[in-house]
Amino acid sequence: MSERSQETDAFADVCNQLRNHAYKLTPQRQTILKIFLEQGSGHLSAEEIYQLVKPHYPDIGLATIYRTLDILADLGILQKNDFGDGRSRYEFSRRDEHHHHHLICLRCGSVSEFDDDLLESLETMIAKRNKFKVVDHVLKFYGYCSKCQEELKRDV
Amino acid sequence: MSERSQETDAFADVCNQLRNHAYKLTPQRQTILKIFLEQGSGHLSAEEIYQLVKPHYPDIGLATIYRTLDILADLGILQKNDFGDGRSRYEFSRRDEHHHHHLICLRCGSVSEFDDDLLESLETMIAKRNKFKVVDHVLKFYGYCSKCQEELKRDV
DNA sequence: TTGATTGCAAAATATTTGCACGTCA
DNA sequence: TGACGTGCAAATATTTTGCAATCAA
Repeated sequence: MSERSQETDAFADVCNQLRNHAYKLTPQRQTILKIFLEQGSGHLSAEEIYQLVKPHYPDIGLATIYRTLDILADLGILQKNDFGDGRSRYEFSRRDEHHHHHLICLRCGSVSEFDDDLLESLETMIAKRNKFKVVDHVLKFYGYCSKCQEELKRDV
Repeated sequence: MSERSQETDAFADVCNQLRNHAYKLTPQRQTILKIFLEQGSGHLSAEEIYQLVKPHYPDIGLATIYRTLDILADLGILQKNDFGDGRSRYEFSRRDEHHHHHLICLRCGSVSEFDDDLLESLETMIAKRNKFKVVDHVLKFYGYCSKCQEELKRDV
């Protein structure tokens, strides 16, 4: 199966999810979705999505972007992240994907991803010890990416 | 040693840290610090701190609160947290304390804490595998606290 | 047809900044 | 004394909301 048809499948899949929840399938929502599918693994802010959508749909309003992102995040189609730069950042979260987390570079601000499996045992333990029912977790590592480590070595 | 003198020690300690970094020890800064020492383990927002400080120092401005919190967080005296409610929340971080993380209740918004030690091996692995130099990490579990679990059982 | 959705503008919220004045060291 | 710190008000930045018009189902 080609990459293209995988994308198409994901698109159809999300459209169905919207319909199942009685949300209407407006061209604005479709355009926003396509942006995420094209971007692959970006961490986009509302403003960035707005700029990317505008060429395809010039009349769209920023409020629609926010409202759509809210819905898609509620449905679990997008993951809403906070990387500490004062705005929320969204990424497409494929259903079959492992839960992944982020490595955030304190120097250049780049965000990369890593998978976790090891966290699950910790999660179980926490739940028992604190009588807390865990439904989600967020793990972020702050530090320096390899590129910045090189540059710091060179400059200082 | 009494609780009172422990507090006093911590206060003197922070004052020294400020002096060492050539920051002036203004009454505003001292008042803000005392609030944190009195609060113990609260997760306070700038606005909340403002309200708590005002009775002790009525003329203080909100901007001073923000500026002071910035400095104290930079020095590692306070920990700046984001619990997803749209404002930053600060807590006093005692130097000898284990790194701790948060359990955030999705129903009532309460935040409790837990210690981690197990995360360190994961951190080492991540660093090796991704050539990323980790200097800090944040781990948050979202779910339902025991009180809300009870109430959900009863109501639904 | 009709309730959901949209664009726009205004509002709300949190935080930052410019500046004249005050004060800690 | 003099650089640092402060209060105030205004500016920013992000996100939310009210509303009349529009559109998907």
